[in-house]
Amino acid sequence: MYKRGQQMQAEVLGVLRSHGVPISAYDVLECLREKNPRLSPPTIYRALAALAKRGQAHRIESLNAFVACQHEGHHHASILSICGDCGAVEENISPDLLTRLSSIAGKSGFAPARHVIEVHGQCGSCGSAEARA
Amino acid sequence: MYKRGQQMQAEVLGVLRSHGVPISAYDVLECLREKNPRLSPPTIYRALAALAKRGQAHRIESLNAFVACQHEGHHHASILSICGDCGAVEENISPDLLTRLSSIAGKSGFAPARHVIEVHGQCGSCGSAEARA
DNA sequence: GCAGTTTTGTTACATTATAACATTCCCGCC
DNA sequence: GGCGGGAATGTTATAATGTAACAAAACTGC
Repeated sequence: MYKRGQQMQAEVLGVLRSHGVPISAYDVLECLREKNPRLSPPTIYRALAALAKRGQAHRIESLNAFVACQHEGHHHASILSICGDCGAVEENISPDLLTRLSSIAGKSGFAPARHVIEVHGQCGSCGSAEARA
Repeated sequence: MYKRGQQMQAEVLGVLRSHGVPISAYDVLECLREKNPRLSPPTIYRALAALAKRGQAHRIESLNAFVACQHEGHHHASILSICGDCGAVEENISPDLLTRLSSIAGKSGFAPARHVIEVHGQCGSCGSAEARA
């Protein structure tokens, strides 16, 4: 059995980090079941929720998948650029853009609390690989 | 039976419009089943995909729900502000913000193709309602 | 140790989404 | 008219994602 505290979260974060690209909660589950076959979805979702809350992982809403945070420690929403070819995710931070976004959303009295900014496209590597072909 | 062409899409769009707030594909399905009990999920998902492609409806990724477009005819990605209290969605367009977002995402050669911008928070009405209470 | 709290386990199920193939309809053409 | 090709829809089945609700176990502070 696992130890308590944030042990499970650490395990889950480890899986996310070892993959690099976004993976589903069920992929995480499958990985950890190799060590502990009795794990079930709620455990994974709880760990993922805790990690996301602490900013150590991000949920990618448009993929229903999760990825380890690349900029540990920041407390701003990230801009996630997702390559449709290789799946790689790049994380950018722009307080300026967030401010603008909040002000646009807030024009009619809306009070922003959480920002979801995801950009789908093709990453540099895949783009140049394609150009060479 | 339904007529062909874009009849089904029109039906689905009608349901979205009559609700105003985002609803799930299965909510749409349930509504249309009142008239045609034999409808099934793929039909609805296909209509929703077509509507989204033509910009007449938006998929809200962070809710797994759909809403009619408020700015028919624009061809820019929208900024969707979603009230967590009443569910209302407000749609804003900012080519300027999109440009900035693309340039941030594109810094390392990433080529943006689709933008997902969703802001969760509290709308003006719900905010002032709460203030009065 | 013991009570209270939090984390995790467990069971069961709800919700969201799609694959794969059959059928029906439209449209243009002969 | 009828026929053939393509597109939309129907149909069946299942996959994938997510959560409610309660039980059990482990830590915390006393």
